[in-house]
This record gives sequence, C-alpha cells and structure tokens, in this order.
Amino acid sequence: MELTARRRKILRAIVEYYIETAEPVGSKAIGKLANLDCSSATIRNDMAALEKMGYLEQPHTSAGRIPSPKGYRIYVNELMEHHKLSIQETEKMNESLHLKMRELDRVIDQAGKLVSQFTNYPSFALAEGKERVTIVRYDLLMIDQNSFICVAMTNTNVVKNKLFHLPSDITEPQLQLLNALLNTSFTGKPLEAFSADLMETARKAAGSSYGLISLVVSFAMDVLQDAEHSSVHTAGARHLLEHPEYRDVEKAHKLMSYLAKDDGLSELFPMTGQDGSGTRVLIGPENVAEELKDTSVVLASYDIGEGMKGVIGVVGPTRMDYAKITAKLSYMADNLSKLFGGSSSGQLQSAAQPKGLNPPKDEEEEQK
Amino acid sequence: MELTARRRKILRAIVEYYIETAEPVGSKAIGKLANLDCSSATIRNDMAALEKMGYLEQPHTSAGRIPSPKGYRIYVNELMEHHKLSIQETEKMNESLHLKMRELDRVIDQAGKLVSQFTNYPSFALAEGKERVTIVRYDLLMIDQNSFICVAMTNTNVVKNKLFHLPSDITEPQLQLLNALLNTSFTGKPLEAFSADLMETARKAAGSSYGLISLVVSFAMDVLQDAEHSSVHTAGARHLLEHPEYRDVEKAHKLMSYLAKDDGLSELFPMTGQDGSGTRVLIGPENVAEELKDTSVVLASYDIGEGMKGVIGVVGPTRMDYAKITAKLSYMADNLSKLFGGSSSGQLQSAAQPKGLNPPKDEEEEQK
DNA sequence: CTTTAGCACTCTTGCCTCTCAAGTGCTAAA
DNA sequence: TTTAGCACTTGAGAGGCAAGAGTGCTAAAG
Repeated sequence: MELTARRRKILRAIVEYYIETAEPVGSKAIGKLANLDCSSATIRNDMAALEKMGYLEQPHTSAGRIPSPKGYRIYVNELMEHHKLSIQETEKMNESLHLKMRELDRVIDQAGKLVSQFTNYPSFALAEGKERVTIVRYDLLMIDQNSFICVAMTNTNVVKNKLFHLPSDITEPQLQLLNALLNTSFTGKPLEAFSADLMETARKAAGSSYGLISLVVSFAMDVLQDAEHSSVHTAGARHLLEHPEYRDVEKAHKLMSYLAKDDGLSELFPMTGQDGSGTRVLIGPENVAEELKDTSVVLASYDIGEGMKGVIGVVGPTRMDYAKITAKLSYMADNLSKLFGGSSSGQLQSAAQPKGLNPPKDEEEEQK
Repeated sequence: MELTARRRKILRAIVEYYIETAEPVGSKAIGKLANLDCSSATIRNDMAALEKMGYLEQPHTSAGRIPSPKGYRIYVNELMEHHKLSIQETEKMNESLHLKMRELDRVIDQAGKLVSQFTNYPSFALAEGKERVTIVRYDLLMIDQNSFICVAMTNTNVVKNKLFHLPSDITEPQLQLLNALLNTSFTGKPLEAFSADLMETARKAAGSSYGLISLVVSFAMDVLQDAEHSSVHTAGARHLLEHPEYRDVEKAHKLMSYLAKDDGLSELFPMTGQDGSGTRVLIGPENVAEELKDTSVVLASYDIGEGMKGVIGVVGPTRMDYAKITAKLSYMADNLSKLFGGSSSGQLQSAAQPKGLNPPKDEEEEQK
C-alpha cells in the first residue's frame, strides 16, 4: 500500500480534473487525461488504494472519486506544478494596482478588492502592528479666532489631522503654548500612558487654555486607537455564488455572514509562523473556525515596514485552483511589500503619493 | 369599476400579508385578516376587480393574488400607515451611530453599513457636491531636512495631509516661500484651473525649489479629485439571500454583481427632485436600470452642508416592508443631517470629533 | 344591485415508481 | 501485475397520481 509514481500521477489528475469541473471523476476519464498506458481496471485498483490511504473520497458508491482534504494537501505540498502568471495577468493586475492615495487603510482595502476581482473568490485583507503606536509630533495650525487644525504624526509615519471649531476665541500664543505642551508631554507614549494623572498635570500647565488640551488629547487618543485597531477588510463575497458548491443559498449565506462579521477572522491567522512572504494554504478541516471546516483559505503575508505586517487572502470551497490562487496572491503580496517600501523607507502616508518622485524607490510605478 | 373603501381595505391587507409571508394570498385568508364582514366570495369578486384595475396579479390560476408594482405604489402613496420607530429601535440605531472619527467618507460608509444591518437589505450610500471643490489654504510643516508634511483644507472644510520624503535637503525659508506661493496661486481654484500655464509661472516664481512645487500641487490635485469624485458605498449584499425571492442563486448573483459595480448607481438617483429630506420609493419597473426592474429601491437624502448632499438607501425585492424601511431610512437621514450640522456650522472634518465640545451644536451626542 | 353559497375547474406540489447511465468491486484469466 | 468481463449500487430524471388550494361562474337570496 504505497504511493507509487503512477498513483501520484492519478491523484494529481483527479485533483486537477475535479478542480476544473467540480464533478466526481471516474476511472475511465483518468486514463485519457493522465496519458496512462493502462486500462481503467488498473486505475480502479489504484483509486481504491488511494481511497484506503485517505487521499480520495466517494460521494456515494457508483459516483467517481473526489479528493479528500488530505488529498488536496499532498497535491498542494508535492504534486502541484507552480503556476506562472502570464504577462497579461501581471499587466492587468499592475494596471489596477496603481493607487493614487496611499493611506494605509485604503490601500489594504483596495488590494483586497483587487484580489477578489482577479481570483473570483471572496477576499480579506488586514494589517497588524507588532509594536505600540505612539505619536511623535503635533502641529497646531490656526485658521481663525475660533478654529484651528491639529496635525499629529505617529511613529509609523501615519499623519492624521482634525479641524476644531471652538465656541470661544483663541489666540496665537495660546496655541503655541498648547503645541509645546503637547510635544513635550504627549509624545512617544502608547495609548495606555494617557492617564488621568497625565491629563491633570497637563491641564495645570496649560493655564488659561486648560479646556482646549483635553479636546486635542482626545483626538490624539482616537488616532492611536484607530492606528492600533487592525480592522479586517473583506470584499467580493458575491463571488461565492459563482461556484457550484454554493448553489445552496443557506450555505452561501452562512459563509458570507461569517465573513462579514469581520472580527474572528483577524484571530484566525496568527501572523506567527513563517515570516517570509510565503503563501499558506489551509484546507477544509485544517481551519480552526467551525464555519470554515469545509472551505479553504489561501493567504499571503506582506511587509509594511515600521513594525507592521499585513495578510491578504481568499476564501473558497476546498475545490480551489490552488496553483493559480497562490501565484496571484503572492504576486499581490510582493507588490504590496514593494509599495510600502519594505522595511526601509517608511513611505507610508495618509494621503497622496507624488507621481514620479524618488524614482529609485518607486519601482512599482514603472510596472504600470 | 371603482376603488371602494372595502377594496382599498382588501388591497392593503393583501399587500401587508404578502409582505410578511411572501406567499400569494387567497380570498379566505383576507376575510379573517381584514376583519371584513363578508364572505370569501365577495372578496373574490373584489379581488377580480382589483386585478382588472391592475393592482393585483396572479402567479397562475388557482394561486392567490400578489400585489403588482402598481398595487405597491398605491399602497405606499395612500394606504400605508406610517411606521413609528419604537424606543428600542431608535436606541439601538443611536448606539451604533455614535462615530468617533467623522471623516466624510468613513461616516457615509459606516452609515450605509448600519442601514443594511438594521433593515436586512443591501444598502448604498453616497455624497455629492453641488459646487466645485477648491482648496482654501495650505500649510507646510517641516519634519527634518528631507521631509515635510503638507496640509490642505478645502472650501468644504475637509482637511487632508501628506507626508513628503525628498532625496535632497530643504530649508525652512524654502518651505516658507513655497507655502506662500501655494496660498496665493493655488487657492480658490477648481481642478480644471490647474493648468500647465499656471504651473509654469508658479515654477518660475518658486526659484530654487521649483521641483518641489509640482509635487505639492499634484497632491493638491489629488485632494480635489478625491473630494469631487462621489463614490458609492454599498454594504450587506448578503442580506439578499435571506429573502425567498432570491432563492435562485443566479438571480441573487446578478443583482449583487450589479450593486458591486458601484458606478451606474450614482447616476440612477439624480438628486434633483424634492430637496427636502423626504424618502422616495422606486418600485420595480419604475427603476430606470434594467437590472432593477424587478426590485425596489427606497432612499432618503440628507444634507451635509457646505453645498453637499447625500443619499442613503436600500435595495430589495418589490415585496418590501416599505413602512418600516422608510421610517428607518428617514431616521438615519435625519441623524446624518444633524451629525453634519446641517448647512449651518460646517462641522465636517477629516478626523475625530471632540467629545462633549459645543454642547449646543452637538445634539446627536446626547441621544446616545 | 349586491352578497352569498355551491360547485366544477385549474394548477402546483409532493410523492412514488421506474428506468437509465455511470461507475464501482470482484473474479478469473493473461 | 494487469486486463477483461460482469453483476451490483446508486443518483438523476421522467412520468403519473392524488391532494390541496384557490379561482370563476352561476343561481339564489337579501
């Protein structure tokens, strides 16, 4: 009962045929597909063996065989020929990947949408920081007597701003005092350090504008919270309906609802494990979540730099074209890593990217 | 052949029963539901009359009747009792509506998600400006020798920023010159006015930092374009699957794909017509888009202020609980109008809102 | 003129049965 | 070890049948 070369060939043919057609495949069909010089009876024997070994399943007697999760696993690990993206494919992706605005959240969201569009599966995308985010700098800009803008920049080079309208008048010196105070007392501290004590001493130091400071600090806290909260973006759930395993509306709806929950998902893929930008495949029961036990997840991680990492992936039936999907995902992940400038340059910004600046860094601009 | 009081009562009962059960309703059932003191035969006669008048349809002989689009129309216009939201309902919505960050785009997106969640229908939300957006002010903040932040504020009080990294060093005086130049030459102008000529003269005036200016201006142009481009946010397409009219996967998928296209939609609802914050109902064939001919759209518009308006709505089968949906939508639209401070105060901002500031203006804070 | 009771008619739905085709497992021979 | 042959299993699909729901029509009653 061993995995001979012919059996591997048969298994691979079954997986690939089933991926393509979604229909159980019989012994006769295999003979032709895999260019095997043997009769269907021989193949039947091998198929029976493969089933005994756990690589194949029978939906019912007298239907053909379909791959089991274990069968998909060995296919992904050993039998699968890695797909090379065609020029057209990469060109298409690059075209869409050209993003004007590069605010972290929007880029991730957009990347997820693209992945979904190019794979025809629902996608998810998220980013997560390893370190605590802090604010490194504040600037207050006076607009008129009762409004000003606060600009805050984090250690991850994200810049946020907010316009304040006040009921009472303020003066330039007041703002400057406030600005100095913020930059001395409220920089380099993670969210937890924004204690009541700190606020109290700051309030005293602020003198006449003690009311203002709490406004600005609460903005700062929002910025920190927003930056740390890694939200999961999902897109393209509708693509599920294109696959025959989701003919059943109930089933499709359940999975879609699970994906829409958008908590949970973030815990599912601990970004531990291989730090490299490899792809990972989770087949059916390999998933922890009960809701995903009969679906597969393919994901790739990418490097954002500034102590942050991201994950992007797709969800679908176990019958997935793993070869193509992994190729597309890893291409997308690589491009995201490049887009964010790897860990070196900190290009991450909260608004537009200049067109044509820094030619040596902006490689992805040229691929367009 | 006229619409007697009893017939109206029957029609209303049919619509409401059908909305609830999604099943054709027969003459006997109506008798009980509508408290009519007459036999099923009488009702049958009236139903036949209502069908002849075009208010009802028969899926096939010997099934009950269902409302036609025309039937829904008269129901919405004349027969429907307007739904009052319960305290629990409003409380629930208010709870979720409490938004920390109030960047226009995010608020709209979030509002759409809430609407979908509270109505169980797919939702869409968009904002659109009446006037051209211009930038009223620039601020350049120096970070170090080769990076600075540009902050730009539009006439709609939206503030955007961007961090620039440069290959070469800059000095404070250079930045100040640039800043002044931007504020004199590139403010108050809509996107089209950013001509090559303008750039050329600005470049000359910029002297040594002529390279920088094009970077910043291209950022400004992105901001303007971004602000003018009214994107449609859709959410909760999966809810379609909860309704029996979308048992058919094909049908559901078609509509979902249409919604995901997210162009088209914006043109469908010309924000002309009633400017008030009323709700509108488009029933089946009343929709212009071919894809929506057998679905209904309910929408409400709200006022963003600063010359901008927004629309929020849901899409679903013609069998919709119009009473509840319109109530929920108009409540949401009202709250959005309030949130944005109506046309009076220009609270619209690109980041956090102070908690507890300006008590007289921030009414919605107290409803929480 | 309007309402009601009665009845024949229509049409869908669910269920049962039957047949067909596909594919298997097993056995015996090459 | 491979192959040919054959009996067996099973799901999918077609057809038929009965039940149930609802209608339209007619004739009588208010």
